[in-house]
Amino acid sequence: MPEEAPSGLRERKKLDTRKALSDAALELMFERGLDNFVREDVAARAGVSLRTFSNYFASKYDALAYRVNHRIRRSAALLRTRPADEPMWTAIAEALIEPLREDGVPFGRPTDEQIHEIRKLNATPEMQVALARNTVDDLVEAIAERTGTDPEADLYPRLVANVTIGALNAVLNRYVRTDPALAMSRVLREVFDDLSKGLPPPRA
Amino acid sequence: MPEEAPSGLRERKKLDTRKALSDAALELMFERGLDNFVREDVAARAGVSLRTFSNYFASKYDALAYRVNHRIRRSAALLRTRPADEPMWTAIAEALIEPLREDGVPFGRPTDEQIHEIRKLNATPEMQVALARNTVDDLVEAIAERTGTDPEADLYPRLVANVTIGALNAVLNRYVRTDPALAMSRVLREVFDDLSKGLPPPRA
DNA sequence: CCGCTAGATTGCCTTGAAGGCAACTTTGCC
DNA sequence: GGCAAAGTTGCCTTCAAGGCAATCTAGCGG
Repeated sequence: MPEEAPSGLRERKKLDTRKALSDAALELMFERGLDNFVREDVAARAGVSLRTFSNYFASKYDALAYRVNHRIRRSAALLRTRPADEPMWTAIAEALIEPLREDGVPFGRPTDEQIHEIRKLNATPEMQVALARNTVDDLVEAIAERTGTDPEADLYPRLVANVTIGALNAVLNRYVRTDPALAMSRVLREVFDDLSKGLPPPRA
Repeated sequence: MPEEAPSGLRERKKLDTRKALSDAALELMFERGLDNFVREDVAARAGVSLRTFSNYFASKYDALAYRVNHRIRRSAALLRTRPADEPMWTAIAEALIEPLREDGVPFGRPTDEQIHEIRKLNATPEMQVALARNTVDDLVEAIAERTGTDPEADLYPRLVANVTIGALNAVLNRYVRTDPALAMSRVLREVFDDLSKGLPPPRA
């Protein structure tokens, strides 16, 4: 995790390149559509070679997922700082919300075309995997620490982490499927509150 | 979904071919290891051309995931047949367990080499893509039907489906990480029972 | 029973992804 | 200023994805 605390110029430049590649990928997606650009285009826009793109990201989808994944990693870190007496699901919800707020999500109102591309993106299995990669394990660690369980031996922390990611995906999915009118933080708080109650079926 | 009810000989042959390809892929994985065979090998073993393999599966991992995905589809169908007064999480747990039982999972005790290959398989992003494909939506539909919610407008069914898949993944993950001594059905019942209680942290 | 046609299989081909290797360049430190 | 380590790049091979057109076959109507 040399991700945080960029010590020297070397580290900072790597971070810059990674971010530039990720941003370039996002831009290209909105400009041309998800299927109308290749990794080489992304590399060109970020001013590096295709081979260097490969050194940073395993796929186009990894580049597109970078921001979201980075937020989840920060959420895992934040989870460790939540008060110990706070209910677990509340702590998780707040830890997920804070990085969204920091990044200013949602960035104003996206255009219809942007929403359309985001939907397409979220619908691809490749993206869903890219979103889970390298993030679940961080969450597992943080949850294990908080709950005093063993991430290797116990099922519990991995279960909670997977459920958390599943819930987050559902919320993000809904955000792009329906009109993103509701504040995401509010929806997240409701969802994790329901989760703590066992997700009872509505009315019934 | 012409998957079920193979009417004519044509349909049945398609099903047979699909299953033969999937079985061939599994065999080759255990014989040679995940990285030591290509789609052409699978096609050859199943007695069809590579191009035909592509007509059935988008990737090697799709072929490997076929059985698991098929079970989840059957679980979605079973969920619709569970008694309406059964608690939702119980219904979901039982709907997940039944296809496992039908398929005789676990198939006796896997060898250490087999466990090793399964772990490698489950760790690959490509496999996770294949597992995510075409399964969540079936569950969303079934859950929406059962709970009287709208899969498009309501967050609820997608949330429950994603949480369900997350929990299932955690259990499968644990199954291959630790010694698969515990009966999976029992673990699943416990997990979904805990889920109905909001997954309280242990002791604490 | 026979031929007809939709659907299945196949080969060929183009594009793109993944990643090993070695040459070259830059950073950070002595 | 120079040196070692790390980053960047080009080149290459292998594999995946899937369009297209030719061929074959199951299952139907005559």
